Amino acid sequence: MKLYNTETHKIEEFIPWEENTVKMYTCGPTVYSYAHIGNLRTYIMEDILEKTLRYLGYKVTRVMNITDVGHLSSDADTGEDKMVKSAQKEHKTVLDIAKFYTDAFFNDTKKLNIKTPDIVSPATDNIEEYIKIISKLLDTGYAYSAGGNIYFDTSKLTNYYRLSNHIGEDLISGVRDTVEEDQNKKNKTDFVLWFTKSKFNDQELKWESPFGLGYPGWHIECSGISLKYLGEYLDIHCGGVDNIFPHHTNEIAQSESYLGHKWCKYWVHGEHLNDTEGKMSKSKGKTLTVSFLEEEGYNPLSYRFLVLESHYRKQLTFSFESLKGAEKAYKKLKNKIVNLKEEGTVDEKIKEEYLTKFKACLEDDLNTANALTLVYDVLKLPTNDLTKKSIIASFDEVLSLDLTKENSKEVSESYIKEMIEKRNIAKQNKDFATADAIREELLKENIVLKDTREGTIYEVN
RNA sequence: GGGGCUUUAGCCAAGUGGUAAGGCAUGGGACUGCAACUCCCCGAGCACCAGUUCAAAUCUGGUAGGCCCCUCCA
Repeated sequence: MKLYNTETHKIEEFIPWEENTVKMYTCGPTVYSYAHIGNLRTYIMEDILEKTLRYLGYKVTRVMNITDVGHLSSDADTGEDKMVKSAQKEHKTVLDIAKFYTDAFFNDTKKLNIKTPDIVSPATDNIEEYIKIISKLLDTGYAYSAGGNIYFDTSKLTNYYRLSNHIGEDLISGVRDTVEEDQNKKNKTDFVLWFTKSKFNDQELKWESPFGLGYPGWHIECSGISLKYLGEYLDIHCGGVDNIFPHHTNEIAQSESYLGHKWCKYWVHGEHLNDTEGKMSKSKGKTLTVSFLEEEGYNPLSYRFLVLESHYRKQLTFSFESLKGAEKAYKKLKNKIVNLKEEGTVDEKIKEEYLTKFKACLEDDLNTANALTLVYDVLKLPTNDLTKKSIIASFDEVLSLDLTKENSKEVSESYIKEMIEKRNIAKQNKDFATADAIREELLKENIVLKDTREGTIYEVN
């Protein structure tokens, strides 16, 4: 398959380190508040990538971290820890906060049919791994101690910027005025591996280490967890584009300095979901969450549909107009598929042909928009319903839109039949008020009546 | 100040040199007690300018707009 690799800045043929095996690491959430739908866009992309690889026959192991410590609001030794801040605000312990928002996160991903990675590991579970890496980096001179903290020395590397294509001299330190410069650093891009400074006394979680009582920096956790669970050779590392610099840049720096050889082959980044004002952000105040979409009456899968309609490397501007369009399109599409009859035998030749086309779309740097269009093409095929359904069910292993799954209804089949019968009698008697009342009644239970030439049928909305 | 991305009908979009997929919405029609559903029909020449080419939405240069990154973020 072909994938865009941020590191080489071009689309490449995907060839894993080991044949037919993929080791995949995806940066997880910092669990200090709810994920917004922009965050979730990246997880949808990663889900599609993982499922595509499996669909193509690769053996995939996917790992994701949960950031529950060390993520400061700045990369200098200033700034508040996001977790601590949130805990103080809600009068809870850091671990309570982490548990609460981790659960909320997986609740959201479940609603979006995002598969939970094979291994999910919180940053706080892997402290010994970070200590091991930092110790070696100190021994080999890639790290230094200053002002009580351990820093990575970025001047030891010749191609530190290769991921982002930045030019060191052109970087403006503190382009955001909220960022303070850390005087302990030898170079402006150096970053903290381990904190011990007394000014972080309010940090709840601290661990003993050869460098003193303290806690790890943000970047080291992903390297540590990835190396621990996926070994020295990683195939794919994913995340949002905002992680390219500095997070992933720093991961490469510390991991490869530690290992002494190339670490990750492919870097895959998801573009942002913007709102009409620009980038969505947890720190900007308003947060569009999955629960909010539900409160507004939208099916979370309509959002997944919307995301799949566009390409993961293209910025997407969110609006309720486009979500509404996606919801409508999604419902119509699903209804058509669910109403396909289970008759005939599957035409394996046609099925094979379309599965091949489907794979070709995904192999083309995850062209989900074209993959979705194929669903429409299949519905128009001059073949029997069962074949169509069978093909689409296969597509849905990757798309995960519940395309062939009927909505469950709260009321019984016999009750609906009875109501339809009553309504038909009312209609015959020209008692349209009663007929409409029955229709309304059923609509409350999400049962939509449809009068066709063959009689009245219903759908579960 | 530096770097990158992007611009296709009302909206979401595909397209990577050979004459503009698909979906949603709108409008028209069939159906209907009304409606919904369903079915049929209908829309752009690809931000702009200048090049390259037999041929450009697709390549090159420039102009304009939008967005992002340069230590909060997916």
